[in-house]
Amino acid sequence: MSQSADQPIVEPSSGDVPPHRYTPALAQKIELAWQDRWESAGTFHTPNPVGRLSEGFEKVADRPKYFAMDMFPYPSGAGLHVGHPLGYLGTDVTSRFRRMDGDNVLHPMGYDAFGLPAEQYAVQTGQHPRITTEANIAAIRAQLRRLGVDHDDRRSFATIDPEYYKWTQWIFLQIFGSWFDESAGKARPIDELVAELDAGTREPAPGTNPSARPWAELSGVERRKVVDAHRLAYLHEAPVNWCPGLGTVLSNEEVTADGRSERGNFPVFRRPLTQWMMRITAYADRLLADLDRLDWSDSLKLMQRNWIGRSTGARIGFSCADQVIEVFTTRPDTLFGATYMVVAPEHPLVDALTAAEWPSGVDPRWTGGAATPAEAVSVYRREASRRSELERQTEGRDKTGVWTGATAVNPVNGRELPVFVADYVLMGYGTGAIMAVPGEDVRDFEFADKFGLPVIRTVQPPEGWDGGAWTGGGPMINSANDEISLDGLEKAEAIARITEWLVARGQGEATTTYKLRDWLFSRQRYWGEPFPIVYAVDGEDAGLPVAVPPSMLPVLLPEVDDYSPKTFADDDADSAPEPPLSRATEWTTVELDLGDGPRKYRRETNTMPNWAGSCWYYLRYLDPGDDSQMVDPELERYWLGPRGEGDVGGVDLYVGGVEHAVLHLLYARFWHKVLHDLGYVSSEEPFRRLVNQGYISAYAYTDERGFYVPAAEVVEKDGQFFHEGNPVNREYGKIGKSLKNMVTPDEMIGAYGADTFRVYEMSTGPLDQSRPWETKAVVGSQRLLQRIWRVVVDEQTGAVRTADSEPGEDTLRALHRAIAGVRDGYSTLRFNIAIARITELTNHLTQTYGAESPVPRSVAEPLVLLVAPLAPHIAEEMWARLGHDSSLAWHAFPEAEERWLVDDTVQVAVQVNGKVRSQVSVPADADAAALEAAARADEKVAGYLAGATVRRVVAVPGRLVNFVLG
RNA sequence: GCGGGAGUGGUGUAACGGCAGCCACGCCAGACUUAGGAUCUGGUGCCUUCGGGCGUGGGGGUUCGACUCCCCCCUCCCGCACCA
Repeated sequence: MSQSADQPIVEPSSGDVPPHRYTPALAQKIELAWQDRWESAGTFHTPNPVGRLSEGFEKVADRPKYFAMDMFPYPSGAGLHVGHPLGYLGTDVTSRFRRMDGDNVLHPMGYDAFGLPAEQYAVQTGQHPRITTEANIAAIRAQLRRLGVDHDDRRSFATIDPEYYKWTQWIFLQIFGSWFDESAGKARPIDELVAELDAGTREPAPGTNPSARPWAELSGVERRKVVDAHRLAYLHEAPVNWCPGLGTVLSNEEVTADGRSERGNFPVFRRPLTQWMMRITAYADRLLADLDRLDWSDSLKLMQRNWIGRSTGARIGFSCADQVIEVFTTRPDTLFGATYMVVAPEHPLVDALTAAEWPSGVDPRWTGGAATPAEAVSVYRREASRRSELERQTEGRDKTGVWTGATAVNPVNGRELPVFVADYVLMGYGTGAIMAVPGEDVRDFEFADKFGLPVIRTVQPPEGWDGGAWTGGGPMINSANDEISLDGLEKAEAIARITEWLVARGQGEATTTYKLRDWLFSRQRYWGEPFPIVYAVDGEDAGLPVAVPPSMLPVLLPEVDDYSPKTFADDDADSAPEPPLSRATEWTTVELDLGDGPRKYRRETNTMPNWAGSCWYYLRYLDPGDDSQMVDPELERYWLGPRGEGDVGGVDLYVGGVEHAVLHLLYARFWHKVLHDLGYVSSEEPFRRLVNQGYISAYAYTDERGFYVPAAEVVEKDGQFFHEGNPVNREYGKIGKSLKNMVTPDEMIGAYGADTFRVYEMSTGPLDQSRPWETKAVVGSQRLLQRIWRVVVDEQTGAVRTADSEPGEDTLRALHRAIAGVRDGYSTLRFNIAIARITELTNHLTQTYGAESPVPRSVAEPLVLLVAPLAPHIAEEMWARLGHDSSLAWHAFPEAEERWLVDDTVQVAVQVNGKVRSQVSVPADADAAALEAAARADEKVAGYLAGATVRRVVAVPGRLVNFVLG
């Protein structure tokens, strides 16, 4: 790292360098010229089969389609560093290769522009977030253009464009306007539900009709509420993640494991609030099952599987006074071992369960030192809600809890089970209540141990098990009553038998539960999509949500004076959200005629979360200017439709960071499935193939005091690192300002040109692999391009120096081997392989023809085409100088001829006892016997074989001979 | 703790179960040079008594043959984390 990153390479004076050498200065000139030409010629305009972007389609009608896409960037003010373009270049090389190889390629780019950083900047400066955001977009757009990417710029948009978020709102209305039909396993329009309820062919789903009176007897408002409770987008009062420091609520996915906000790292508290939710849980099974049909990495699929968290087991009801506590367990087989119960602090039955007073002789450990159960429970609940997850962690997993004073009954044996409140049971999973089986559950054992509760083993632990919960297998014990015995059974059989018994008695049922929760969809922010929802101000239906009709979209984000949500002290758990839009009083109150005459309405003042815009942007690329529909179904079928029976369809290559493994990718899949169910898209999944590009990290250096010093100023000497003469420590981490190791593509383009930068980034490893950035290694890519340039162009005159001569056979072999290897590298996203094969061919040509004799045109031209996807500007320039007057972007990619991939004679290794001892040259088609004969004839081999017994000979034609001696 | 991925020269990496290290950076030497962070050519895994020996995190196994397949262990990275 001795070379400074931001210090430009000193240009040698012109007298010393041949005038037409491929220098950084020449690269700049070539690149800017070709970027202008591509733009003015519309080289990368991709024709649609129909509609306003269909011009020129007849020329590509017979081509297969290929849709390559990047996760679009959030336009932050910092711009791009050298890590960002890795994925963009990966899709760019791929799309350029596929286009040359005969596909109709769609490679668009857009901007994910709603969100917190722009809003926070706006809060600080008072400048409208749109202004900063659009400036940032312009800056990144310029950076991308300078990299030479082949995006179809007519298809670019930002999620903040009203013409775009109009359709985000429209999709929200579709989701709001539908329900999940469990029997059909899919979403259907809500009108069909109403019709079925009216006709009496369907009953309201469980839990949607609190009055429990028949549909026919319900009032209009009651019916509205029943219907609203079915919707896929619904208002719900539930404990949410309230972040006072940000002044907004967050989805589960946005809260870190230690209970803080992913953005800003503020404490997050659980508190009940009425918020918009999306019923993603209805799709849990399909989201899970369809992972098997996707070409994604196993690790990514696993992350989604774990997030969905499906587990099968049983729901069991335990009587407790006049209540029933429902629990979920994956181990109903251990029911005989239940010795107490636990409900989560937020469990709705807690108050009803809590007894009036402690019985005499209550164990002091159970009371939390309180005089009454009510006091104990209330103190414990308050503490639990205030305790951040971080505190829970630092306190270890020490079990805490108090007894409610209540006792439930184990249905298998009538045993009395004290019911505790404890925060190791989470309201968000299962039913928020458990039966505790300390004999077979580690957590229950810890709690039982601390609170002096009995342990009953129901699975025989192995010999010598020294206590604690036994969670492994073994025969059941202690598990019999008058009606049923599980003793001696193994787990699976025991689960089946006890579940059957519970079902027969109406005390339980087999069930499946998920970790996945419904998606919290409200944010108390300014810089997001307004909801297309209003609430009547007066009348008996006041406060019920009403859809703004599609004809009134978009609901424009109003101008406000103050963009900030009301934020609170970090730890003010009792604060309540106040969205910025609630202060835009002229906007919030409207008079609308929504079918029953003009009425006064109040607008929804929450906005949608940042993920909304990124849930469907791939659909909008197909024609962002279509004002009449979200997406033309014919375009969707062409670009995303299934390729055949059983295919899920979707984007052919989607490249982005693994940080979106569960958030964006799960939400987008969910929306897509809803749109599929409602008939708007033919594909079942948005992203057929997904690749997570690796990260680029860089070295960073700290001085003796531990402060970071600018990495660019550090010099290496004999393996030690120094900054201004002082020794520094080397670390390895993220590129960025904080580690003072920022390197931008602009600096690299300035020093070497975009093509060199592209080749370097692609040469450091397969796309999905993380790698270190090393500025000093970039020069190697520059040299490669220089050598290729020299194959085609005379450095002294600038004239083409190829000849119409015939290449020799060894050159043809080198060429076709390179073609085959480069194709393989491009099609498997191992661009480093492609570059190595190009380098080999270039080295071969340099050595074969030297500086004097011209390289045959029939070899130089394919070489230029091979390089084109990686280094398109220099390739176009050479192509043009070779006399072609149209862009090579659409020229056919070279194909390897089989006959040049095989040699007439091959070098075959000869092993003796598995060790290579010699080489023999044999005809490529020599059989095993010929191979052996040739090997035996070899002098060195003969020496090894002399006087030894050959026990066995392994001869693999074309590969090797192995003599196994006795 | 559970789950996943990865360990190959000084560095980034490459090798259908078949000659380990392609290609590049760096380094060394040479050419051209007043000069070289330019360019070109050659060399470069380690050890060596120059015969050869040893080498893909460690240890076993399968095989004529293992970076590759199987078992155990170590290290690093990532994800989840009281999920009943």
